[in-house]
Amino acid sequence: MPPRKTKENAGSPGRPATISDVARLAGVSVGTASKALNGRGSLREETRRRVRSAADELGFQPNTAALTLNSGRTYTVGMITTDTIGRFSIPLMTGAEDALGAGRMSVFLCDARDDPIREQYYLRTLLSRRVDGIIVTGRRTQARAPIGVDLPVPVVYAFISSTDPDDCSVVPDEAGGAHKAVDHLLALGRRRIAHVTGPEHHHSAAVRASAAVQRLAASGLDLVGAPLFGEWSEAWGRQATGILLGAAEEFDAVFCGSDQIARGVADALRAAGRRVPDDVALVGFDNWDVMALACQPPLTSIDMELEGLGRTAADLLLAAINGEPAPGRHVSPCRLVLRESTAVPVRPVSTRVEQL
Amino acid sequence: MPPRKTKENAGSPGRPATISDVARLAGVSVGTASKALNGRGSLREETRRRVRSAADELGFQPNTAALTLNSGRTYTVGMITTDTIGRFSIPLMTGAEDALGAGRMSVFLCDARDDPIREQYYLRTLLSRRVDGIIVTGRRTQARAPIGVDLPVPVVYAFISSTDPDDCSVVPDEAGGAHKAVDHLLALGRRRIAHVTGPEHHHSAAVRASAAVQRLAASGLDLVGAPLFGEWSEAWGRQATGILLGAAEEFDAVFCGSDQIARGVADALRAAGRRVPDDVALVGFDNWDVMALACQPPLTSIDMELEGLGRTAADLLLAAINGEPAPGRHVSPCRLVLRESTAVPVRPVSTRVEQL
DNA sequence: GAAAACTAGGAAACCGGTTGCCTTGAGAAC
DNA sequence: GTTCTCAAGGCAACCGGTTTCCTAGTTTTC
Repeated sequence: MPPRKTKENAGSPGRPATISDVARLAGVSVGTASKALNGRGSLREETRRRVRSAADELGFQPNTAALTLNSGRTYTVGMITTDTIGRFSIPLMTGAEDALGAGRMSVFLCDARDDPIREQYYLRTLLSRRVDGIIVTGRRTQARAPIGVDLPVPVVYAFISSTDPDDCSVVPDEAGGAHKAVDHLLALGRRRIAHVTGPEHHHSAAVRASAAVQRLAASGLDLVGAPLFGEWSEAWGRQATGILLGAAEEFDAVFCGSDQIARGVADALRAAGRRVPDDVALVGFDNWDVMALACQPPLTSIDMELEGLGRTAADLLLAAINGEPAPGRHVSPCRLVLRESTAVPVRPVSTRVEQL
Repeated sequence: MPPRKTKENAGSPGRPATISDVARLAGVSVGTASKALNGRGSLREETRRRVRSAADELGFQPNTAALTLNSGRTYTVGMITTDTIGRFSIPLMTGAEDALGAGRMSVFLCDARDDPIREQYYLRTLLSRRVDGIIVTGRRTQARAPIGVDLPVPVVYAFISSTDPDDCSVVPDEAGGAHKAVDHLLALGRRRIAHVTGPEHHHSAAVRASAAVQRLAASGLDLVGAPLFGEWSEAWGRQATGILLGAAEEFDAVFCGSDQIARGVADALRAAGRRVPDDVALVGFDNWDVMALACQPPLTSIDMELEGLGRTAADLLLAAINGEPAPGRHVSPCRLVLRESTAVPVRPVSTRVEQL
């Protein structure tokens, strides 16, 4: 049985067809073939048709390397994840890829795994491949040193930001997200709000905590106790709940620094006989579906809209590539996602009386 | 303040240095410069040094497009995720990138999002870019139609497999994993094992369930009830536990089709007053750290070793690129990861008596 | 019927490297 | 002193396209 021939490889099965093959088949010169396929030059319509059908027959696809060589553009961007590819990087990448794919650009993926040497290696690789631009991303929102100085291509930092204020960074408004969480709890009538979050030295934990404290202060309120800094785990959420329950002060809401922590809190509250949201309302952060939906009850959470962030980053990169850079930090808002963990407002009237 | 000059752009800040720039600076011809940098030809050592230092000074990095054009190789592979990039794709990508990076190859990432049109679009893009090979992956292990016929470059399917047995696929041994889970429970003395898993039409659910049934049969045992097919969620795990508890038959172990299901089972068992593992031992599948570690108690699980799978796929692809294809399905073993949900063997003696 | 104008398409340079072949000059052999 | 040999490095073709410039042939115009 002879090998099936498809349009993809109708010519020689081994190497892909070149424009010379097309020109020969159509009986024209290479230059003419090029013009015919790109709608340039002045050619008879019949000639164009002949060339086009020859190209179809051979499954001709122009060699991108050749195009790159004389246009100087690769229609390729590099994406360097400074940490490991993870839960946060995925939606970022998806969003970026979305925006770039629409502009027919491809994405080179590089996972630097928190290793500065790998990072520089990848940077060199990308520059050697003459990418049109680079997106730098990571697992943490904390600002980092620029990946390079005076690079020949534009760079956009997404999620993570650069310490150089002249670099272009796109970051989620974590403080704004914390404000929304607190505002929501206040609107529900809760006044005794506790905060459980990740490690104090972690940028996101610090930002979210201080934003929460500040927002409460603006309403003349204090957090119940100090923010409980720990780790980003369910176990810590459970443990912290024990601390809260053991303390003298009562609380009617917990704002958590992550959905995982919130879930630990929910489990521990239930085990202690407290009802969510009736006795204690609960708000998480990240809106990680797997956690927020499986939580009992499903978790109200703050969504950083990472996919949109990735798209924005890609759009800014495309703009910079086209000569319209937009330097500086671009802050993009978070969104409050309502679910049952805050669904039932508790005795709003009596709460208001309590306040008076 | 003049712009800082770094090695990266010591020449003209705009366009990167070419080999002509290097040759001019070193006072030699372009060909000679090339030979000097690549250790070819016969040149005086002093000349080589001069060229090399000129290249250093200009931060010269050869233009990959030019290299591609005359070597025919791009040192690039495409990676098409047929589904969305997700939890399973990440370790696969990491592993693949690891193996490829060692061979100085870069990875083009394409997310086809379960859309056949996007898939074919990406395939064309990759072929037009003359990638040296393609890795196809996805969220499900079920075999899928080949992504293309008689493609000019080698293709390896990872995790997912191709329906064409002549294609090269690397898949986890899910049946073997289920065997390990059952064997482990049997070794602990459990004899009344139930199975809760995902949708019946889902390949992984079907394979794992029938492997479990078969392994029990080999020991002369039956599953407690029929496999409970549902969905891949904690909620289903909880619901299924209700069904098990309501049934007449007792059970002392549950093998779950995923860690999420297992976690739901664990929560529901605890709520019903059954102790894990004392009363009921629990084994999950996937070894998803976030679920398995946060579970109370931490979950024994089957790890498909996806990162290794990705590495293997990449290695097979590299071999195929180098002219040594290894067609067929390559099955790679799963690993049992022990944690507390099966830690305590229950009265092995009495169980044995019971069996007699 | 001859000059002008226009059209269709070919030839060749170019992008940035690599490589085979050829030239040049110096030292060795006679 | 002349020829031979060999080392060092320049020249040019080539990879696969695009684009500019030019030529040949046809049509228009007077």
